[in-house]
Amino acid sequence: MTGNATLYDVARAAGVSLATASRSLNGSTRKVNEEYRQRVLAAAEQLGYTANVSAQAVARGTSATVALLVSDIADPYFSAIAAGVIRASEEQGLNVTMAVTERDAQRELELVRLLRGQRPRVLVLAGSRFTDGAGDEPLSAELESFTASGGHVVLISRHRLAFDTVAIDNTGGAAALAASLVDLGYRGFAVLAGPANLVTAQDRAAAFTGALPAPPVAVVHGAFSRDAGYAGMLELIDRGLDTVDLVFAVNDVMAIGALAALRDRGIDVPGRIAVAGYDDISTARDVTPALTTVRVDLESAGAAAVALALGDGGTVQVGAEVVLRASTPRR
Amino acid sequence: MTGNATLYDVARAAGVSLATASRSLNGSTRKVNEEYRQRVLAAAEQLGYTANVSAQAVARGTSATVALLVSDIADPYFSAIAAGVIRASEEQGLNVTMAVTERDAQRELELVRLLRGQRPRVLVLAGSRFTDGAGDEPLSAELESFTASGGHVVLISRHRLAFDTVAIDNTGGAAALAASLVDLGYRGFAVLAGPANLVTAQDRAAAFTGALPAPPVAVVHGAFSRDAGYAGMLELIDRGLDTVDLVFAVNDVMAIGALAALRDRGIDVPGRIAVAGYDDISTARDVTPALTTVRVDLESAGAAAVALALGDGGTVQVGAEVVLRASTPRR
DNA sequence: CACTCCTTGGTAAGCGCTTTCCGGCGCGAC
DNA sequence: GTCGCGCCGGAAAGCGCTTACCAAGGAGTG
Repeated sequence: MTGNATLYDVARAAGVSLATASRSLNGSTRKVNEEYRQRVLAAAEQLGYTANVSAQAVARGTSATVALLVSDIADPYFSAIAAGVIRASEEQGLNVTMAVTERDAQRELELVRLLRGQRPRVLVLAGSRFTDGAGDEPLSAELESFTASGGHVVLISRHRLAFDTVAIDNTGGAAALAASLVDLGYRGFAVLAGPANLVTAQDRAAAFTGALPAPPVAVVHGAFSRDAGYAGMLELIDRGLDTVDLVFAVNDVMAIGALAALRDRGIDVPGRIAVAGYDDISTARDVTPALTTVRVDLESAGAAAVALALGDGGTVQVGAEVVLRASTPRR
Repeated sequence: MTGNATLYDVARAAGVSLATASRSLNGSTRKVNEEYRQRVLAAAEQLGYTANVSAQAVARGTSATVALLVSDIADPYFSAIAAGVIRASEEQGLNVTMAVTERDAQRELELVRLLRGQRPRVLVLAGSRFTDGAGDEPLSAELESFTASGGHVVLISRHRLAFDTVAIDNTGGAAALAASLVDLGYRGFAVLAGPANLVTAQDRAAAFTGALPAPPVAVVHGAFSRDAGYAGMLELIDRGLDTVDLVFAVNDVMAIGALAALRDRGIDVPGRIAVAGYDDISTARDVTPALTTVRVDLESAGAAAVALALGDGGTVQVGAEVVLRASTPRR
């Protein structure tokens, strides 16, 4: 047997019309004679028939897919979100197609265009917007024409744009973390602030420093990655910041990089310097010392995104909760 | 503007026929008058036209997508593979659609059926087969009829089935690791062997124990997860295995769980007991002590899978290389 | 028993594209 | 000057489905 069986083949094999075959195999509203139905089902089974979803999409004018755009799927932050999106989508019988932007606004725009071509029911964009609004204009336009044609757009953690969004509490969590740390007795703060142009990173950094009794001793920027955290920490060390007793990295992977740098330089953590991160990725509790961080339920955020799209839209807040661990003992 | 612009709209706006519009917007072999082409391009731009890929797929009889099936996207093992698959696919102008099996053979079969409906060019299955061959029969049948209809199937680390595969060196790496550890002076081995019915897990465990001078003191089974590694380690501890000086977990996430259990029980690692894992996921070097493991380039494996599918097929070996770190010092 | 209404199968008209096939035109060759 | 050929637009036939719409039959009503 070469080539896929078509509905026509099934109909013929079952001795019924195309319409009846179609009605039997999908949940049409129309009733069909039970005997015919059985014949169709049997024929389909026997021929190994699978409906061609592209054809269905064309005929129905809409496809049962949700398109997901993330910055980097190997990053635990995004893979947690993706897990949520995929789980929720599958529960709704939707397929997920996915692409990665590598944090490039231009690329993101192209991918949105491309994905739009699939006429997905839902388009989920995860990953932070840029503070300078770079590329916002054309992106918004693209998204708008997508919604205009009946699609749902949901943004995760990108409150600047005017679409349904799953907002992650970056400011509240960061402020609460700062308060907790002050409470624990920390006084000299440094911040590994991530990319200067990433909204999420800057929101966290700003809220954190804003909740401090005095400005931080140092703030260093860099990529949102483990290696950048490592490099940033080295830079901090080399500046010789004697008054620093706590380093806040705006996400956990950077914090983990920072821990590595401190370890490599033989600096005692948390004895000499304490470290805190953000996100509570699963490895946060497994590094040594276990990382104090702010827990964000990313998988729920992903699931909420598809729920939002399929429901009434709007904005959903995903909470953030300070998790104190060994990396920040009481001073 | 409501509804998406169709090619027909573009053609009309440009004052040309549907055929000409189509030929201008995709890389057809046919040449079209430069002036017409420009008019079409301008009209498309102006109308915000994006080709409906479903319609294209129907018309062309093939779609530009690769379907990827993984066990669990939040697991770094699979997210690394996914990253490779996505990167390579995008380089070839292919879209990726993705689903997760949750290591359930039944579910996997259903998903393959579903994904087959998309008539993807390539179907990549990552995640280990079951040792008892559970569900192999219908799965093979499904995959065969997929290839019969012109699709490419690539398996990652599932050598038992008769399709193109990216083989991950589980046996060689595990044996080499065992040899290295014996060389370092270890003598009493325990194995956190993962699920008894997962081929990958069992291959690693078997090759490891096979390369040991004497059988391991203990072998405990459990899930392939961090928490199962933790639980397994506790069980090992509770059995009171005085002669054990090294625990080998068949993957890194389990090893990391084991480290946590040892830490929680106050057992010195690597002083009293050393630990080794497999995969070299990115956090392996960031835990304390840094984890000895076997490096597998999962992202390359993912990329290789799509290369294989698009090329001549066959089998590609992805090497495995022992990486000794602080968790297994010389005894 | 005649008439209407509801079921339910089938026919056929799309959905938005690609691609074959035709026909008209311009060119070079004889 | 005629013919043949190559080139390129456009008409139209699909691709595999869904879903109006129609028709035929059975049930219900007076």
